[in-house]
Amino acid sequence: MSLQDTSKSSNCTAMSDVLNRIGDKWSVMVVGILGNQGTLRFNELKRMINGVSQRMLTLTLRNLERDGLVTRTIYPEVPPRVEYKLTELGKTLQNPIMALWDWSAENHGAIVDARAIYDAREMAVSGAEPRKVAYVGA
Amino acid sequence: MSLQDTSKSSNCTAMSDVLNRIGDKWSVMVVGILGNQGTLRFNELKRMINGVSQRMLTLTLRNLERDGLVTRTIYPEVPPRVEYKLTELGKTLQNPIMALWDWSAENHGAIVDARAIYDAREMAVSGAEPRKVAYVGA
DNA sequence: CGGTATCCATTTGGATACTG
DNA sequence: CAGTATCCAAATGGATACCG
Repeated sequence: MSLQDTSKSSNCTAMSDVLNRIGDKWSVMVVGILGNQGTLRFNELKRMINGVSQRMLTLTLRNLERDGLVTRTIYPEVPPRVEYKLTELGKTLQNPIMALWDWSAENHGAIVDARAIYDAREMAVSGAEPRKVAYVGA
Repeated sequence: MSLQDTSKSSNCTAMSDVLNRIGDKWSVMVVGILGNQGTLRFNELKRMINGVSQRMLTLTLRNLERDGLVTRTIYPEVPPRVEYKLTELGKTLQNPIMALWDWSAENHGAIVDARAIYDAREMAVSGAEPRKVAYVGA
């Protein structure tokens, strides 16, 4: 499976497999933030990722660790301290992730606008409510 | 919400919203392939995306259209012909997607290896019982 | 602090059948 | 050809409780 292949469709399998992990919302967040902040503890990450539950953050970090993208270091203290950071492989993922991140920040507005237009058109086509009534406008 | 903000964590909301759509496996496939091939019909896309069901491809394309990333052109013929291609906005997503795609092709092997090592270590820790593994038999 | 275990509602998505 | 509609199994993920 060559990267040089101009028809990227042949790499669907690898892409699909990778996307199952890193195409995940929380994974992207974790990689993006760890790449930016360097090293973070569990609850530091949790606080920085809006809306993530403890369960999901744990699962996400375990999977990233399993995939060799993040290292998990336990300090046998009381209370326990666990630190996460990107591996070398994880750091190479930084660039693609950041490109996506920047694109999101830059084009989120355009997407929201497009949705509004689409929805308005849909609404017009299907009729907001098939009211039997007569007065439109006014 | 400024892109220039060095602390990208402040853009979590936009990132999160965008990822809900384009972080989706099938969406990435469609954008990647359409970007490469230009214009494709429904069944051409379906054939090129390994494992996608008709239902999922339809839903994916509708969402991409709604988000202003893909245009859908219907030719009123018999049998019907419907063509999809990227919008200008969709084309700007090409670069981030391709970066991710290339990264996948390049590092998929490393991830598979990392998983094997991780799983082997887990197996040793938990006491090498051949627990009910998902890949046994068939 | 940094998890694990369990429950359970919601979402996802494949399979199948039908349509213009 | 390019969908839509329906059903239902499986995956997802939040809430909650407890543990080393």
